[in-house]
Amino acid sequence: MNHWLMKSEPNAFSFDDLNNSVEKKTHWDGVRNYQARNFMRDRMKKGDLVFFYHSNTAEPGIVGIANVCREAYPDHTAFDPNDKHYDPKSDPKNPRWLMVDIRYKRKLKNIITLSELRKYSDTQLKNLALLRRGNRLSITPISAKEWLFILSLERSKS
DNA sequence: GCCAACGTTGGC
DNA sequence: GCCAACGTTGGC
Repeated sequence: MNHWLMKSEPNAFSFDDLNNSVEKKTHWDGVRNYQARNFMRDRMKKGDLVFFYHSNTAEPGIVGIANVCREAYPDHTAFDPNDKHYDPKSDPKNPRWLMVDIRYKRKLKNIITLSELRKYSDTQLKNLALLRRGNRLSITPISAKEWLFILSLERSKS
């Protein structure tokens, strides 16, 4: 099983929005980056665990846990000229963009902020993709060790 | 294939 | 709102 971190701007779609969604799940549409798409296409499996990260907000950080409940399939918003993420180069017969479905699992007891994660950027989290300079990928892999370490921060907040 | 211009991301 | 970092586009 793989682990992931997925970013969302809470103004657009927050973890609470996921919790309030029908069946507590959503399709992760709008990814228009090849590296992120390839992660979904090649490596994201049903049951994979996901840290849900709030970006572009006053206190960026990990707020909850979700899991992948449907593996990659065509992102239909790429075919819709009225959609913000419309891409005329995505042919419905050979879709360029894909999405997965994720389902709400649980909210963390406290947000694990970006600044808290940064405290370990030279030690336990030195390979965390999220912390790499200039990282903008909306979907990044997390190793099993990193996952467990980050989870251990949930209760140890001083 | 190079690279300047441009648009987007996202922390601050 | 600012701006650094990055991916994409398109002229050549």
